[in-house]
Amino acid sequence: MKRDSRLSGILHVLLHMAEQSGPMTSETLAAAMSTNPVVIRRIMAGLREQGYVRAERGHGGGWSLACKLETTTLRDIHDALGGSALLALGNRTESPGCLVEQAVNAALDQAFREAEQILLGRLGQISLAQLSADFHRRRVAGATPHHMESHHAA
Amino acid sequence: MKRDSRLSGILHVLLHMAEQSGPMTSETLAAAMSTNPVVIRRIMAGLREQGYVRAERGHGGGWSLACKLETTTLRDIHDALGGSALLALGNRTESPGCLVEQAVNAALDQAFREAEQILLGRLGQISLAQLSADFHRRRVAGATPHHMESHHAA
DNA sequence: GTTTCATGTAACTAACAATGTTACATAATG
DNA sequence: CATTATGTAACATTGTTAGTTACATGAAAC
Repeated sequence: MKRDSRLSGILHVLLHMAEQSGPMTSETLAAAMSTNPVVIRRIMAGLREQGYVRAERGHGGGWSLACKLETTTLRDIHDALGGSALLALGNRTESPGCLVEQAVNAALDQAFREAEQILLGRLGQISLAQLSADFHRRRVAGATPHHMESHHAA
Repeated sequence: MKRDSRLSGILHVLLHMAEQSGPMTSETLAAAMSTNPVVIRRIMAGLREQGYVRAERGHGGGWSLACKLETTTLRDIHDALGGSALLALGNRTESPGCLVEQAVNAALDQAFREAEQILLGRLGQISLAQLSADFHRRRVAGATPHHMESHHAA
């Protein structure tokens, strides 16, 4: 089962945007995620609708952050992305007539729901500011200046 | 993201096997999971290798349980199925050079690992016997006799 | 005002993974 | 030895996701 890495990818570009004063184009961001600009726009659309980022057209346009890093959590971003399923496992049938399967579903559902709540809770406790702070710690520790271009393929 | 329902499906057939004295053929089990006999054999292969079920060929052959319901947990079954990924989310790159992405990965990895541990732990606490007991409770509550055939399409 | 540069979005294509199917070998039983 | 079952490889089908093309819209530069 292939894992959905949109959250990981978009957090990556959001933090790059946080390091930047002006707006960044879809093309630039796409390079950082080694993907296509249209894919960026597609994913960012959800964030724009929720007001986490702003898009400006034309010359000098592009994407910029429109939220406070301190109060925006990874869960917010996940939700803005569409809040897709967190678990790779699921029940075969949702409301089966078979009592055996009902028993199986009941047990699995409970376990699944619990794990989902834990994960959502965790994501809700991590702010973009924390990630940014962690990045700055790493940069200081490594003592290398940060240039986006130097870390991603052109 | 489509969810993997093999665990759900195979637990279903295992409990049906528990209700049966003799072996059950792949064809019969496939009917209960509304799938193909070969799919059953494919999935059951892992369980056979781990000794949870036994397969006998030829006349009167088929699948039968070879484990104690009390000591076999849902986690055992999950592992025997290949222990596939539990989460639908993942990181874009495993060991990125970009410090920003390292910070993102570190945070997500921790949250993911925690949720996975919770789920595995839960699955490890539920035995096949518990599911079976729950089924029997449901059967008594509903006061309807149980015939596998009557609950699944032919 | 027209050229350029950007996003917005629909439609299409490609790639991939999971499932289903066919075919045939192997083994056990009557 | 005919029948019935599993074992397994090979192939086909299906469905989802990501990638791409194409073009409309809007904003700034000139």
